[in-house]
Amino acid sequence: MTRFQLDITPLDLDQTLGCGQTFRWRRAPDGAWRGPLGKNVYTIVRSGAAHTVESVSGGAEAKKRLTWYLRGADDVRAIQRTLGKDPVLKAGIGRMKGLRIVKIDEWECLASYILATYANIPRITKMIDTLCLRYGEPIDDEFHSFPGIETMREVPEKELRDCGLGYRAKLLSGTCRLITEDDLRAMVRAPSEELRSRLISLPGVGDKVADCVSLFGFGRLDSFPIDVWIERALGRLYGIEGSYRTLREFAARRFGPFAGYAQEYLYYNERVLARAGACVLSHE
DNA sequence: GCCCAGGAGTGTG
DNA sequence: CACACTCATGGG
Repeated sequence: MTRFQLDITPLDLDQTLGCGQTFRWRRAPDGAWRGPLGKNVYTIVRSGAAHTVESVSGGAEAKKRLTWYLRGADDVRAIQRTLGKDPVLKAGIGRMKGLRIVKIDEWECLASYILATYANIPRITKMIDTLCLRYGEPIDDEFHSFPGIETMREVPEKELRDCGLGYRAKLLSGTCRLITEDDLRAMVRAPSEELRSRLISLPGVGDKVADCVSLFGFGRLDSFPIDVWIERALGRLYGIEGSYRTLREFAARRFGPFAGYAQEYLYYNERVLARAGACVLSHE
């Protein structure tokens, strides 16, 4: 057992871990968050502005790993000042100040977002849980690790279908046969356009999944994934509609190198706050 | 039962 | 380039 303090500000765990970027963290009734990273499980408890973390192992590396995951080096305040020049975002950014983009493992992110096509978040969570339970290694009594690409490659497509993946079984199966850990390592260094075209060449990866994986898996903060919620938000707040390319180019012009953060603010507003009747973004 | 989901792939105009 | 259709299924 390792225990340490997390020094990352601003940070709101509900906004960061519960907004649909990542599917493996669980919120306890008391507000503590538990989740697996690699072959370790972390429990994060907030007390005032501080965060106390317990991990089942890892020593000094554990803190580095979690800080990397939460992108502790991002100057989120500066990003918010920049994006706040946009009057539409400015109004609501104050209620999403602790939302951070996370840095998910490349393979876990790729596989997760292939599964995320045309499914809602509870179902995505369930599919991933099932895969981890059946093919990952147990870490503690609650979590199994995310199964590696070589492990998944050996699983028959039909068996994946029995995990409740539906037509996604074929896509995930195809992707893990077309790519290796070495490929992914090389893609970490690739320019964004090359990364995007490599991702999009994989089965189950189109525009939207490629942008999600670039953003959350490869840390490209200028990526701007457009799903039905973002499409709605862009229409409602900016009066713009059109093809994926049209919307993506609009976002690049409007939000620049931190479009990914803008996307998360729009998404959180549209999905979480709107459902709670607390929409904060509006046009002018 | 109905609706929809952090869409992709394929074919057609 | 745009649109139309299919894919397979469970959560709300």
